[in-house]
Amino acid sequence: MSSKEPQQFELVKTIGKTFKMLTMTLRDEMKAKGLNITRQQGMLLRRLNIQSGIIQNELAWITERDKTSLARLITKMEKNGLVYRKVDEKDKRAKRVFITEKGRILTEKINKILSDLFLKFQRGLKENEIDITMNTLQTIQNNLDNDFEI
Amino acid sequence: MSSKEPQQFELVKTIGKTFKMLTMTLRDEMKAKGLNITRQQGMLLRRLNIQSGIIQNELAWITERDKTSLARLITKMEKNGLVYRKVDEKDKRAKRVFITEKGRILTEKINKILSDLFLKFQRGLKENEIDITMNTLQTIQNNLDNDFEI
DNA sequence: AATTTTTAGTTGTATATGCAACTATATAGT
DNA sequence: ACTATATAGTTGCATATACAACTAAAAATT
Repeated sequence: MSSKEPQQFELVKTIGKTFKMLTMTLRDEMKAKGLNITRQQGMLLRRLNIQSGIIQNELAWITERDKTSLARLITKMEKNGLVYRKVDEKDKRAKRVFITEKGRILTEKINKILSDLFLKFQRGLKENEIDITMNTLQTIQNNLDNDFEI
Repeated sequence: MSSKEPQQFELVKTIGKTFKMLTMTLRDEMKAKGLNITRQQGMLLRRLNIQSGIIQNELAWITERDKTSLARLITKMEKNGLVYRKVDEKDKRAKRVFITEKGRILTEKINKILSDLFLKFQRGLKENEIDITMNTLQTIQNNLDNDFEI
């Protein structure tokens, strides 16, 4: 009964499915190219390539993860020689995370894969359409944010 | 160095962030309303409310999950009295999953939350913008699908 | 009909994630 | 200066997820 859904449900579903397909494709591409790293670790590495030395908690905030989740990712990456931790001089509670040379090399491979992927993925899209889409998604984000501020 | 990203990266990031915000909001809303269920179980329950009696493997395919992942979700929901399994008469390998009365009642509460949420979340969006966004996301999905068919 | 292959589901192992509780250090308030 | 509070990070526990290997049943092949 009632297999008809209100129309606004569709947009949410589509966003979710698109995201899922993006992440699956990326995972498969990285595996196919022999990159022995997960998507999440890869994206984190990309961030550290730009902001090496960032404080762990800040990194969690920026990447919108729980600090425990981030800590465990970092631990795995550290064991893999992609990053290393260093206690902050001024604040001995805090740890800074640095990317290693191995990490930088891997990042470049990831970036290559992403570039190729993103070229394909926007085939047939007009700039105008992308702008409107970005804008729509931004509006949704703002709307969701406002819910919390009430 | 090079903190500048190609523009097409932005769209992907925005899709990802929007999705993340959607799921976080939904999780918080369900918790706030006292629904003792995860987002994933909730969405699965909604599907089962429409297609009660579906074969497990089919359900995994539709919801785009690995069959092991789905099986474990179902097991938890079964323990919680939201669904039950029944071996198919004709094909004794297969199991059909049915929603319980308790499951149906919970589904209605979830649907109420979703309706309220989706009304807020599309504030200020014109129908036209939503259409273009849906279309853009659909194109991206098609582009990603084609990658595999090569 | 007997064998092989495919399919549905489960179990083992691994990753990513978040909440609660904890430790240690830093900051604020008195 | 001492105490209370806040913050950075870790550990324990739980969920969701996927791949590989397995069992059992069905379908296909010979």
